[in-house]
Parts: sequence; C-alpha cells; structure tokens
Amino acid sequence: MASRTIENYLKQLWLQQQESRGKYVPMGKLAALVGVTAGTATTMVKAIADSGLAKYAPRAGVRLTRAGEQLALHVLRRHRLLELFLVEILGIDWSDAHGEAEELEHVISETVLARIDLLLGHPSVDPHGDPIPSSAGTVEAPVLCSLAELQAGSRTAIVRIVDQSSEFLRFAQTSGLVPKAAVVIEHNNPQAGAISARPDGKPPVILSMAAAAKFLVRPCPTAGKQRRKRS
Amino acid sequence: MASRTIENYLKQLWLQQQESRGKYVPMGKLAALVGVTAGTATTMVKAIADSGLAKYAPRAGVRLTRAGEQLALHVLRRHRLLELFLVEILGIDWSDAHGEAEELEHVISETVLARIDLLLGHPSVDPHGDPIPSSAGTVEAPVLCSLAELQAGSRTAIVRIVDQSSEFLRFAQTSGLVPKAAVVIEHNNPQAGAISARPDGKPPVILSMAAAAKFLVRPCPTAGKQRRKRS
DNA sequence: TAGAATATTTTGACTATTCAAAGTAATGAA
DNA sequence: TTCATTACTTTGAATAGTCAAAATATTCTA
Repeated sequence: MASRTIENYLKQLWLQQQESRGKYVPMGKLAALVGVTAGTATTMVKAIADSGLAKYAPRAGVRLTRAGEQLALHVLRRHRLLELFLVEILGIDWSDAHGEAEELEHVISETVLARIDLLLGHPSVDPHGDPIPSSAGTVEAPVLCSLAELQAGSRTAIVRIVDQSSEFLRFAQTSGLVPKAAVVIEHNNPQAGAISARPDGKPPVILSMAAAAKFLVRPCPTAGKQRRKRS
Repeated sequence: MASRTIENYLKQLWLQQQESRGKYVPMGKLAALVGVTAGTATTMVKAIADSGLAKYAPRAGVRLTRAGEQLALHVLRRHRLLELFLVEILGIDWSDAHGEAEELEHVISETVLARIDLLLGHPSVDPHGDPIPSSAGTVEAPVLCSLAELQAGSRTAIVRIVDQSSEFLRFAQTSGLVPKAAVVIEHNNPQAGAISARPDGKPPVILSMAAAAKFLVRPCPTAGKQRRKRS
C-alpha cells in the first residue's frame, strides 16, 4: 500500500497533469504543490518511479503511469466524497472542508467510504463542482469554459470552482457565485481586464479576468457539450 | 502536538492504568498493548517522560502525569465519539467500529469532532458502554460489577462490555448481551466455574467466569451506586 | 556564444520510529 | 544462597521522509 506521503504526491501529480494536458510535470511545480523542497521531490519521485507508479525523466519532469493514475484517482475519490460528506452531513463550512478532507483521505477505509457514498446517494460532484471519480477509477471530465470567456448578456450557471483556497471560497460564497447558481454577464470588455457578473437575486460582482477564470460554467456557447472520458 | 505514535502510547497507558488502579505499568505490558517490542517501548517511554507526559521508573514501569492523562483523555474522547458516530450515523458494524476509530482518532480535527458530538446529541457513552470523556478531559467512572458476581435469580441490565475484539463483540451481539439489554441470571454456582444468563426475549447463554467478567452491569446489589470522579 | 539566471539533482545530515540481539537486573525455585 | 528464568534496557542498524547547501544542467539575454 502507498504511504500517506506517496498518496499525496500522486494526487497532486494527477491534478497538475489535468492542468498541463498530460505533459511531464516539472519537479519545482510538484515540490511546491506537495509543500517540500525540490530536492525532496526529486528523491521521492525516483522512489515512486521505481515502484512503477510514475515515469521520471531527469530534468524534464514526472508523469503518472496507468497504475499511478488509478491510485491517484482512488485518493481523489476519497477526498471528494469526504468533502461532500463534511459539508452535507456534518455541516462543516464549505471553505474548511478541503483542508479537513486532506487529512482524512489517507485513513478512511473502503468500508466507511462505501457507507458515506451510500448515505450521499452516490453523488457525482463534490461541493466545488469537481467530479468524483468512480470506485473503478474513472472520471467524467466535461469540457467547460470559464466566466471570463462569456460575452456580455449571456446567461449561464456555475458548475465548478477551480480555486480551493478557503479565502477564495469564502469570497465566492458571499458573492453568490456557488455551483448551480445562475449568472448573467453584465459587462465583459477584454480591454478592461475585468468583468461584471450578476448571480440570480444578488448584486453584480466585479471580477478580474484571473478571478473570472476560476469559475467554470455551462452552457458554454463556444465549446458545445462534448465530453471526454479519462481512465 | 503529540504524534500519532505518542497518542497511542498515552491512550494505552491510560487504559491500562484503569485496570491496575493507578500502579506503574510495566514495559512488557505496554509494549504488548501498543504492538511493539519491549525495547521500542522503553525508548519511546523515555522520550515521552522527557516531554513531561509520563513518569518513568527504570525496571518498574511508567505512569502518566496529569498532563499525560489530559492528552490521553482527549484521544479517548475522539476514539469513543468516533465509534459511536460510525455505528449510529454511518451504520458500520459494532464489531468493526473500534478498528476504524483507531485510525481516525489521530486525524480528526476539533471542528469536525464538535460537529459529530452535536449530531449525536452530546452522548455520554460509546457503543460498548464505555464513558466518553468530556472535552474538558474528565470521565465519569461509575463503579460497576460484572455478570460473574451476580447470584442466580438476579435481574440486571448490561451497561458496558470490556472486551473490544470483534470476535467477542460479534458473540455478544448474537447472544443478545448488548449494552442496555435486561438480563436474568439463571445459574451461578462458583464451583461450576460458569454461569447461565438469559437476556430478555432470548435463549439463555452459558458463559465461563472469564467471559461473564467482561460484561459490566447495573444495578449491582453488592456495590451500591457510588460514583468516582476522575481527572 | 559567453555569462547570468534559473531549475534540477546530488550529497550529507537529521528526526522519528522501529527491530533484533546482546547485556543487565530482578525474581523465584531448589 | 545460587542458578535459571523472566523482564527490562542498551546497542547498533534499518526505513521513511525531510532539509540545506553544493554541484550540475538548461535556458535566456545581451
């Protein structure tokens, strides 16, 4: 069984690979995500690669093997189910759930996880709208676009929030920009570098392009609604 | 903060001290409880003593200091609340809850614990009838006697089961000897070395004295109902 | 294309925890 | 009181994970 530490490396690796479309993840990046020095990451990654969970290319980066992806997805499943459980059943604050789940994900047993899954009715997304991998290790990864890409006048609904930091989530919550919320784009002038979005029944919110990009929405006029399967 | 490992040593130490009425716990005993070799226990205990959580007397044993007891009781509180939570809310099997809680007790946060406590309505005992320490670090330790001490003909109710092993708990459950169950002692001849107890609405169960001693009951004709406070 | 700046790897060292085996003390039986 | 047994402690070594700093590549800039 993979240690807590290794589970963390794998999870971060998987998440990062999503961002960078499967490219090799550079050591510095991984180290920062896991919260260790680059030297430590190099050492660990070599060990992980030796156990067949990743491919390590010196000075280029790391990439998960199929086996590594499987393991990462099991960790992610635990993480996301726990987040939802903490929020829905225990009433833990949205913005705190991530941190709490971070610890629990490494010790929860399959038995307990199955019970949580059942209690929640086999949910498909966590409180941030992130898809929950299946117990078989597959995730639905719908192609979404962000608030930043919409034109003034469009109506859409928030599906997912990419930034998991408590500060950002607290801001999102108070603004009314939560998953499932309906939103109208009031202004979006690329030259301005900021947009104005109005959630249903709430006052409009001004967002920098960087902040707007953290809200993924559907429907998405430009991208249609294709889905991709990911092992 | 005490590590997982140290939390375990402290918890076992506290439990063992209850058995042996505050006497020094010998190394061999502690080692067996924690599941390490005696040498390891000696090393760890010296470290624990250095940090002021226990008093170590070479070749005699260890005993918790007040600070050590406090910490142990916080761990025990987490453990017992979790057990109850697993059984009541998640529907985990009685006999499995102990093992699951063993892991979770070291990672659950105060925030989550408070939510669990609330959800369960600030319970005072866990599924085995063991008292749950308060968040201030105190336990009610009522003086109870065991099934083995009752005379034939007495009626009583099971309060607590001392053996936490899944095998024993499974046996207790199928026999109907669970906390809160009413029981009548049908036979108890000290010479025979075994007793016969009949739980309400169930067939009588034959128990060796050793097994009978694992069921604590109330009311208890001989001991009255004094309570002791324990810090 | 020569530095300079940046990223990565290597090295040596440290902490926490463990075990096996050897040494030491205490206990108990004859 | 003298062994033998048993319990405990010490020692030396191992593993997992970490860091700081030195060494090495790579990439960018002028």
